[in-house]
Amino acid sequence: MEEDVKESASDKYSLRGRVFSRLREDILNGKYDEGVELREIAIGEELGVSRTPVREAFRQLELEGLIRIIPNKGAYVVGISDKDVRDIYILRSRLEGLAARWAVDHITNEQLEEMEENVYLAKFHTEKGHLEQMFELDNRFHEILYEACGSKILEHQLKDYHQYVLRIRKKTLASAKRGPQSNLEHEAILEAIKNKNADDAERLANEHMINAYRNMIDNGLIKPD
Amino acid sequence: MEEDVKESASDKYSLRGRVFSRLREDILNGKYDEGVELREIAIGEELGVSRTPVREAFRQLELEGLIRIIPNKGAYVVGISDKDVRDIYILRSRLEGLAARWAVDHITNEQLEEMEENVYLAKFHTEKGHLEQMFELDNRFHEILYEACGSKILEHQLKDYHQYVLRIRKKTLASAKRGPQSNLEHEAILEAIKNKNADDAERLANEHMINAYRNMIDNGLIKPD
DNA sequence: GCCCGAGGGATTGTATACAATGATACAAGA
DNA sequence: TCTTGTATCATTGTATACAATCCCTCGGGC
Repeated sequence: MEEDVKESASDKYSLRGRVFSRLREDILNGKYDEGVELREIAIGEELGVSRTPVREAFRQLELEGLIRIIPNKGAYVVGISDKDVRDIYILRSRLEGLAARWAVDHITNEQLEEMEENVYLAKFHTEKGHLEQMFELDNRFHEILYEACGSKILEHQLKDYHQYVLRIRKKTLASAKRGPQSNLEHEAILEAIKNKNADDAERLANEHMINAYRNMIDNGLIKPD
Repeated sequence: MEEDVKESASDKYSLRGRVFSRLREDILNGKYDEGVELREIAIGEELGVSRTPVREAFRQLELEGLIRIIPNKGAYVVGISDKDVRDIYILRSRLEGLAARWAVDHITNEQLEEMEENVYLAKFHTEKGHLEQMFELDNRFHEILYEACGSKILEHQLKDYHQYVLRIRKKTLASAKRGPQSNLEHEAILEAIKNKNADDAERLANEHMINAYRNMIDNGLIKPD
């Protein structure tokens, strides 16, 4: 299930692209703990490449905020604090509704169909308790929404945040019984978009975010402020 | 006036850091038109460095969305469309208010003092018609606000957007008589923060963004939707 | 014992050499 | 004329060599 949630504009098949994707994945999945120093040579050897592509990947990771590079010293993994997660959920609750509102006017038939299929399938996998599939479908539902909003800027932004909280989100789905409720909320958002009801779509998407956030706190996945 | 508006975590004094800052500046200032191809060697020669730091700078610029790298082909300057600007201002109007709200609780005395000095100085330079200084002070005012909000995530986000619309913003200040009005709005935001009035701070910062946006449209700097 | 500075090793920063890829021009054939 | 294949060149992708910097240790001096 480790495919890229957010595809990069960079070449997926260049060495640098592979290093970049791989490192990001590893960091988000918690392979490297916060504060760990990443050495160019070590990473390069592990992936079978020289320092050059590793260095370029580092620069990108730094800009994504996943590592911090101290000049002439080293690259250190930046952790995601509870505060970061809280902040992101608050921002998402403000922006996700906007995306849903805009999607009402910009969603294509293909996207609508994929969303319907997504909701339908999610119900199935939730009943069966297939956690991985639930996680993937949930990811994809939000991605479709982002892609359907008709704004490259907003899409990019929300995908970024989405990616960023991947780690904690995985825990959420695994540990909680939120699956069924989340599915219902997705379905309601989908209905609002289908009915071209922008106000409902925005409100529901908004609430969906807030509920997800509350759920994380209730399950002790992050500490409340 | 060409100092960095947004300082990078990277070394300002490394060759790569210099190439990065310089290129970003040049792109935002319109030295390179949309679609122009940037060649590693040419840029390197122009700045007196080899391809290595140039390449690393390219990777960063791509992630900032300022250039687009097509693998094995080249790096091309990405333009900012009117739609991008519109989208950004809408997002900013949603987020800038949040930053002001949070700043009420998190701003430090130093930041408050710098803001007061900023507002005071801005009045002076506006009366004198010093466009460059007005521009810098306006930039800085918003930066202080972002830094004062107490959220690295939101700060990073807003600085990104801020940076992104630099080009058009420079035109705005130069062409319009919005200076005095903008100063008044800054002052009102500052007052609200000083008085710990979060609701006012949010509303005023919000309106400030919307006014700036309207002003751009009224002056024909971007086309309305 | 404590401070300070020199030295050496490890790591990053930069330049350059080489490989791979893509663009272009031009010629042969239909 | 148009298409297509090929050779060549420009440019990017990667590896490696060298320079600069940092960190840590180990003595010397007090």
